[in-house]
Amino acid sequence: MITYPLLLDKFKTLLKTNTLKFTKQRELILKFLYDNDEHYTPEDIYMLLKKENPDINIGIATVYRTLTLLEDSEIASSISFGAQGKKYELGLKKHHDHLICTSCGNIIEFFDETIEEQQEKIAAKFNFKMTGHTMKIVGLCEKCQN
Amino acid sequence: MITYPLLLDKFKTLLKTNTLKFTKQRELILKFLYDNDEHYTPEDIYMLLKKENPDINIGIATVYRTLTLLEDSEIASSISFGAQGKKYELGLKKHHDHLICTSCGNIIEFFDETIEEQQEKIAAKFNFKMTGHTMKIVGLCEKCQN
DNA sequence: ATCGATGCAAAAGTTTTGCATATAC
DNA sequence: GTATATGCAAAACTTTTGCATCGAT
Repeated sequence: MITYPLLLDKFKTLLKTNTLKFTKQRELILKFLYDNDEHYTPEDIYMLLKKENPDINIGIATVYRTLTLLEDSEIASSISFGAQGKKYELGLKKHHDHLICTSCGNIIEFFDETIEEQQEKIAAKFNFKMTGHTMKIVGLCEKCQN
Repeated sequence: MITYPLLLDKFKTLLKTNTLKFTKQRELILKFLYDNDEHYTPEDIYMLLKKENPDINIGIATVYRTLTLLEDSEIASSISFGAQGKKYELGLKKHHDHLICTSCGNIIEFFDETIEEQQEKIAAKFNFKMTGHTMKIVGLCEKCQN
């Protein structure tokens, strides 16, 4: 896993390359995702950052804008939940997919080589230039089956 | 593939079992999904039904309510697009996954036995009681690669 | 000094809800 | 006749946008 200073460098370089500015808010969001290894909605991130940093001003719009930027730059990634919005996580870990418990909402990550290979084959079969893929398995986690 | 009369019977039985009523609006939505083998937003369905049936009154709320009912009953299924909402299709065809073109928005369906088997194995590995799964491969379709 | 970034509030878009009325049973 | 379903409009959410101001370069 990448260290935070390296990630920060990567981010700064990215910003510089695109004539974007390095701001306290952007760094806070990046650090939040780095430190918190779970899945958060923009609202979650906004509320938690506000609470943890009463001294810094931050608006929900900036959270949305930054998450979009991070996702476009492939530093963050998201899972969609229909009308319930998206949840974000740091996207630099090894690619993985998700098991989602419909009862407690817990998300388990997994990685499966066979599935990865098969996805490549399928994209090729349809002459599809794959830029990403997501797989969600939904059901009941061990705990919630009682 | 199931015939429409059989599907209609299935739906009527389902309604009866749950003390729900068979209404013209519910039938129209079911028939729409049966006849149109693509993926539609609730708004799409609402607009098209209104246009095709100027004589029948139908509200967007009923479309939402019915789609939720159909999905809960596993007659319809949906794909999530984050803030852009969900798209629905009849869920009784053979289970399949989706290739989604990020340029033209076109959706290609596919089925892959290897992936299906692998998903079962993964769920088992995590003692997860799988109730469903979705896989999306996003990228550029043949046409949009130019 | 410049130009992009921010916060705020308003707007836009999607989905849900309350309620009086209509309709299936 | 009773209970559920409907349409409408309002409300609730999530996300985006316009704009004056702030701040990084």
